[in-house]
Amino acid sequence: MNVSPESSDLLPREQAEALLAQHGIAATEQRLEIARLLFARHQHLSAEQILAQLSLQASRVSKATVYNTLNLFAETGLVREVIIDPAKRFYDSNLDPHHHLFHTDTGRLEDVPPARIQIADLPGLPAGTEVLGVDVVIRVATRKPQ
Amino acid sequence: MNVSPESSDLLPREQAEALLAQHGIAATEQRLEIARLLFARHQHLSAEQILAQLSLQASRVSKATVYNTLNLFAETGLVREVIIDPAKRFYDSNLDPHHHLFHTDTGRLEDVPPARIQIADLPGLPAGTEVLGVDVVIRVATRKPQ
DNA sequence: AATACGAACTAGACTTTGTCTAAACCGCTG
DNA sequence: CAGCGGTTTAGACAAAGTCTAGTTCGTATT
Ligand SMILES: [Mn+2]
Ligand SMILES: [Mn+2]
Ligand SMILES: [Zn+2]
Ligand SMILES: [Zn+2]
Repeated sequence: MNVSPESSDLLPREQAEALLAQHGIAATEQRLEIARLLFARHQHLSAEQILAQLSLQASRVSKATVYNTLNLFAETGLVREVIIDPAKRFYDSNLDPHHHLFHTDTGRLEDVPPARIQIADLPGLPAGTEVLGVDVVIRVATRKPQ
Repeated sequence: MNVSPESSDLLPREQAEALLAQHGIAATEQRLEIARLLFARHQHLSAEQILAQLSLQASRVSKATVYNTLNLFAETGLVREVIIDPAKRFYDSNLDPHHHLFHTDTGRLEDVPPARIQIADLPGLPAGTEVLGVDVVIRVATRKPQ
């Protein structure tokens, strides 16, 4: 289940409350727990990783609530859903515009500053459609020894 | 299961054989069936769509073989695997470099000519890594009536 | 303080995509 | 014709995510 052994600092509760408020999300104990964990730093976590981390702490949050909450966060733009790994969705706590570097052999996901990549001009979009986002993913692998 | 009611023309068998040969893949009846279907035109199909289409024709190809074959095609670069829809992988028969426009509400996936999007410069990559690909995805939705 | 009510949470069943295993099959070659 | 890789197959399995129906929670009203 691969719980990273990172520092377990959480975002202060007041800051988590502010984040939810800014996005019009009612604060609940479980939503705050998830926000405090996810926004502790810039990172990309899957639902299962969050579930596992919460279990490590004493925070009992059910699987259904973790999924519901992440969907809610994503809908309101509080987190960015990153579709890169075909097996699972990542939730990105970095809200600044940026792109991604994906190491296919390790599963590691890295942020790439947007300045280095220029989208020249988007194609003319069909009328009545709105752009939700432009995602750039650079897939890399460790070079095969030949 | 959503089998599109498109014309059921298949790629001529000889051309499918040539494609496999070019990529060092041994030709079998099942692999040819899949290639003839997928490369009939530029399109993006999921494994399940291919399985369903094959069933419509009299071609009995097992689920395991469809998945095995698509993985084989993807590894050898005969098809391009497109990770966009978190629920399933698409296999792209358009081998020319290009980007994608994804309609999140319909699931429709459209090609975008690469000329319109410029990648200015890639970040300095860690030594010993090779770029497998750079994918640009524009996610759009039908504008909500407000 | 007791009650009512909508929102949120939960356990667990369920669905879907994709992988794996073990047996059967197929085309060759010796 | 026996043997041998490589391929195909059915069906079991795994994992992510969704759904349902019942419970709990927070708050407002009496
Ligand atoms: Mn989700
Ligand atoms: Mn090629
Ligand atoms: Zn990111
Ligand atoms: Zn395409």
